[in-house]
Amino acid sequence: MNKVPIITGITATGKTDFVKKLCFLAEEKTLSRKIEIVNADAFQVYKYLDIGTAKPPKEILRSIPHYLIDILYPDEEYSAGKFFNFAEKIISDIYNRGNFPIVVGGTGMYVEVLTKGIFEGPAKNEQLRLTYTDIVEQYGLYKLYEMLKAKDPEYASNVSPNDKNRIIRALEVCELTGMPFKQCHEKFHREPAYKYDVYVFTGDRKTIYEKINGRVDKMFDNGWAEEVKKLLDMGYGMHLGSFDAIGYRQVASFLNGECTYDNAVREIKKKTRNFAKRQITWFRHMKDIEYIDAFDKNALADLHQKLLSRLN
RNA sequence: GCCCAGGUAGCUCAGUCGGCAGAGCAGGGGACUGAAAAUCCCCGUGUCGGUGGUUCGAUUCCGCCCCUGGGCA
Repeated sequence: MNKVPIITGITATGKTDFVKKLCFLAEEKTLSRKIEIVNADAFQVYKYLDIGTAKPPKEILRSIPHYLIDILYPDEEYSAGKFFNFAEKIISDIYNRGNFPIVVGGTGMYVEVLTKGIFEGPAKNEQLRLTYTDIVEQYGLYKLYEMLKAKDPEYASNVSPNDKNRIIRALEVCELTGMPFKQCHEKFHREPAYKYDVYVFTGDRKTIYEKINGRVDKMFDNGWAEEVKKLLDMGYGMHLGSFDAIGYRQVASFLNGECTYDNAVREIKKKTRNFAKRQITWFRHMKDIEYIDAFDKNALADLHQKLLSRLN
């Protein structure tokens, strides 16, 4: 079976532009299969979070089929699991239509899950998490960590006592299944339905950082602050998961007068750089990927041709 | 030209009553399976401006020089 291409990589390396150009090239050629895009970005799924998530422009979204973009309101929740299930279904539909799916997005974990399969155990459990939150507030995080240690000493020894998110998830799974976390993963592992060619866009660190800094400035020029103001006016705010997207909280605190514009901008650039660094680390441990030098025009052109050749 | 205050990590600075220097920020490395743009772990050698002197030993004290602020002329 043909492999599904995934265009992923470090933030601000031009993945979206690459795909845009690819679609443009494809249109000129009247090929038998059409490209359809599956988004693998954790925050472009949200409506109204456009500028700050570097979503493709509206014209592009209109002219090329895109999935998993603008599918949720900012107070709704998304997850790796939802992504996995949605994405496989969408890819299957695209194939059934005789078209060509391309997965695009920089959320490393989603790419990993899509290509390697997912843990099909219990999903997030709101009830349990509320009790955990209470415990943390009353006794402190260490109490939760102690609980995890009792139920799953092995996993506990591999997670930091400060790593709240992981402690909660592991504890939740242990509690719901009565099994240690890792064992549970083996037992409930679901293999991916497709095979993938993973192209990781990257480049010289300095250049990436410059692109990031420049892009943040551009986002503000394009009205990011107004975008966030609208969100706040609609009643969406800081506490939401969607506001984990870099910059939204910073812009909101600037709008609330809690920090200066300059500080907000500086902080956002820094957070984005730090994020890029984490992405680099993430992709380093992945096997069977192909790195693409995002600042090498020839490399991009080659990949364009390679993908176009598969559309016949 | 004179007076004052400084010149220490990429940046802002602390400090050493003379014993091979340390914070914050920036940065680097790593972990990662239903919150992941999240969450978390680890990492600080730099001619202490230059040069002479005092000293067992100077980044620290003294002299001279250079540079940067600010003030007076």
